[in-house]
Amino acid sequence: MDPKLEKQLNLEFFRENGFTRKTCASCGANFWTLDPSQENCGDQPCVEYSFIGNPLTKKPFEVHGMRERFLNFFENHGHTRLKRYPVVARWRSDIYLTIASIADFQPHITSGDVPPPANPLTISQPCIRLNDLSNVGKSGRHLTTFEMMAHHAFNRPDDQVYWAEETVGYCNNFLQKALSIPGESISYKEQVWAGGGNAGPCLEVLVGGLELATLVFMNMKTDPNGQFEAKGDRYSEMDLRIVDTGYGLERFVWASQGTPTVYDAVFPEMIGRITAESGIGFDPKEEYYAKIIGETATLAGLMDIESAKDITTLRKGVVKRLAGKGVKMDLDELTRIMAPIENVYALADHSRCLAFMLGDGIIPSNAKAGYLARLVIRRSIRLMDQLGIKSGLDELILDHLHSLGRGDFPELMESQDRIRDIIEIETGRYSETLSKGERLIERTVKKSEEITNERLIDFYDTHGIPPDMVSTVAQRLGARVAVPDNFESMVAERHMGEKKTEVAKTDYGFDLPNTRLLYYEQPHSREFDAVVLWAEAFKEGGSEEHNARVVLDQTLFYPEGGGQPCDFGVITTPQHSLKVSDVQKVGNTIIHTVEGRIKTGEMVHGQIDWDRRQALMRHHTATHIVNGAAQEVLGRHIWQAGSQLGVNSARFDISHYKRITPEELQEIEMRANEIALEGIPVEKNWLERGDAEKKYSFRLYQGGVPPGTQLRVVRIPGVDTEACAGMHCKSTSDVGSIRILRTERIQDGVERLEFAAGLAAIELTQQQDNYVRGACDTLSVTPENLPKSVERFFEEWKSLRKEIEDLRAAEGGHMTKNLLESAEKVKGVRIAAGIMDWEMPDMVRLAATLTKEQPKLVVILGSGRDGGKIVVGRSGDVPAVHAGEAVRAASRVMGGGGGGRPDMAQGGGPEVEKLGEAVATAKLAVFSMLETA
RNA sequence: GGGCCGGUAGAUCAGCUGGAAGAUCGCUUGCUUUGCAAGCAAGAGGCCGCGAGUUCAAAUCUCGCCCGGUCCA
Repeated sequence: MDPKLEKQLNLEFFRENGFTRKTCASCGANFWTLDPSQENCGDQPCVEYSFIGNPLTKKPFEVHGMRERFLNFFENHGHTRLKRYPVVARWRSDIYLTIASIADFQPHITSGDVPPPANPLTISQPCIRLNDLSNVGKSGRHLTTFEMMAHHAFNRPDDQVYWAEETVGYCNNFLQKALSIPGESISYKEQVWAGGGNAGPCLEVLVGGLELATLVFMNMKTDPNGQFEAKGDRYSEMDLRIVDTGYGLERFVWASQGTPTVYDAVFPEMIGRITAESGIGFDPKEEYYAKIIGETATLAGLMDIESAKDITTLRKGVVKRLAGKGVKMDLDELTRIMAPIENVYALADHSRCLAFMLGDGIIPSNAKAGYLARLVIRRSIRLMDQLGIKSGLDELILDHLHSLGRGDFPELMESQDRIRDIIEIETGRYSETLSKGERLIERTVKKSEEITNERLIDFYDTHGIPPDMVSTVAQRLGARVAVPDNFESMVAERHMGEKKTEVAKTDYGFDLPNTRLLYYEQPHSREFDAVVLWAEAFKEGGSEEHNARVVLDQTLFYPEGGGQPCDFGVITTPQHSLKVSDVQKVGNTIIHTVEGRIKTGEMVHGQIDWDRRQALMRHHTATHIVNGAAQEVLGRHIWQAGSQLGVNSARFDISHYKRITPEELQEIEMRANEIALEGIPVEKNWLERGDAEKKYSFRLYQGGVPPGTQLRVVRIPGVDTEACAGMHCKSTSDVGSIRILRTERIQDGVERLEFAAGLAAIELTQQQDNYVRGACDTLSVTPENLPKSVERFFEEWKSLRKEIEDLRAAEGGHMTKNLLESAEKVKGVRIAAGIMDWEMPDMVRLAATLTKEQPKLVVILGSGRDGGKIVVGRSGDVPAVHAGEAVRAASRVMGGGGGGRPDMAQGGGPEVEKLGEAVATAKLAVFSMLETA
């Protein structure tokens, strides 16, 4: 550890309160303790848990009580309590799930661009981490969902709140005074924390062998030339110093109860329910079982469990430990007890995770956050199958939802019906996948009998079939399958070669003066005067057509952003009129790209392409209207998942767990047009971010989270409210009509609506009219009869096609006679040749029928349809003749080629006029083959 | 966002080194049987997802699109 960082952890607080700094005899880390005789740092794996069966606090706490104790403590010490953020990190583009309390404030608050909602603040933030998914249930301490309790302070150079001394003071008081944990059992271990481009020294708070909290003093940012070194990277100091703490609520509860695992402490009712329904035949709360589970958790605490091999090592260790404590048990018996109970724990955890995920509005999908939800759903269903639980997964989730919603998170309750719906759909989909998988395994086993590792990975990676299922099904069919221990890493390896694309950033390389944004002040003005503050210098010899970037003191030109393309138009200098071809926003500066020469200091006149702007505004306002209409029709789980405006149409992606039916689509379209007709004024206001969030919740952030302390809120009362920087109409009626073109499924759980508004909608309708009229003209029917007529024509076409086939067969019958009569005989073989006007398949059919029925026969048929065609077939008893060879020779005559099997071949060529010659050539070829045989 | 797989009869799938569109179940009709289950026989049912390209010839090869599945971040 960098000595400069170590120094920052050498706190007055420790010295004044009798702490000694020691070095761990086991791992060498430095730590602070009140117990001078302590040798080890107090962390895993240097010491083992001491609290199981021996609670840290006198009084056991439940989740609610512990959370309140914490938040109250910090409220009483000057912190403002914040409501939790959703577990879906909608305000982040780099992560899908909220993985820590600090994630709530990244990136804009931690970067200093936006002031914190309160300072200092305290929060208990539900977090979801799926990185240790396979450990959940087995380790006794891993959870997919946990609450990170925290107190944060954001220190600016001009506004210092508190730093390390106070932080440790608060923490220590909370532990010793609020929870009455004896001081001697608390250790503070010195560490370095780094992540997401920031770093800082930190203290791990260890009690009873368990890491209960981490106190991070985030004061550095990545900098290749920085003077600090942390975890192999260089960092330098930042202006903003952030106290980032994290207290594991569930761990506190666990330690206060001293139960065998964290699960027993956090959701005992759910464990009770699952145990009862699963019929595993014993109660894990009984002393005998509790002891075994506790020993397992204790030992698991000392190691990382990553593969099936680790589990075996763990079990063997537990057998030994139990023996040491007088409990005799072999490996098999231990596995028989632990395997099902681990599944119970995992299921109890996963269903709680889903209560948060689905309650906060994640829609299962094959991509992004939705995929993570599906992953957990499928794991849960598999666990339920293994445990033999009959009730639906939704019931377990709703159980959690009710107990969470009753007390601490009432907002979760709204989603009950949707969760039932989603789980039903997902369960059906999964069983569909599995039964498809089963058939696939059966087919594979039938074919090859051996299931290689390669196949096994393929089954999982391509078809989603878990390896244990492959082996079950395969064994039933008598094939042997070995699932390798490192299966999961083998799957991971397959994905190694995939690379990510990175977006390049443009570097303007100069200090940008701010631009006054006239388009907000006068959203309906089309012309303006301005001064050129900066214009890109011309290169020597640059032509007049050279594109130059220009910054004005003020502008009406709207830059590209938030899915809205930029304005076009003209900037007129005293000398020239220059087309504006691109407008971008960088910081608070608008950069125009003009086609031509412009000078700094010039007075210019700007004029925007109003038709374009108006079309874009209509589509933008229409997007908000359609969003509102979709939420009304489909439900409140609808979130914008992206949008792109255009002049002629716009597209708008929404989260939804089912395909949108044509009826729903028409309802949305109708509702959107009603809203337009109502002529609701579109309000645009700048609000303090915190106020806006309080007033309109995270629903504001439909299109991502904009930076800045002030938010521009675009509100259509009763319809939709969003943080949006774009240009909008004055009233919904200015949008004109809205036509939804179509829906498209971008990915599972995301539907794309494509629509047109204003004149574009009319143009679109007219274009569709043209399509219909064209079709109607061809068929000479009226539009209302079009569907019926098309169907009739199609049916007729099909039956005619059949009729022709039948006729050909009949015609072939008549032709047979002539063909056979005119046949020439060579060495006892009849050679029948003829020219007709048939399609290739019909000729093939005739040739096949004849040669099958008649012995000693060669049939040569020619046709002039679509170029010259030729078919040669022969009976099975004329092996000397190779039909393919004959056809090849004949079709070469017509400038083409051909081939086929020895008994049946076809070919042709473009030169139809040589058809007769070709047939003659085929005949000759057959003759010579018979002669030489 | 990326990788992989698939779309053929009502269902499940074969055919895919280019060369006659198939199997099983289901359906219809007939026979057998006291009835059912079943058995036997005959038959109906296919723009081989859509569009382009290569070719004498495409379900099959190439490209684009649409639809579905699945894994990963």
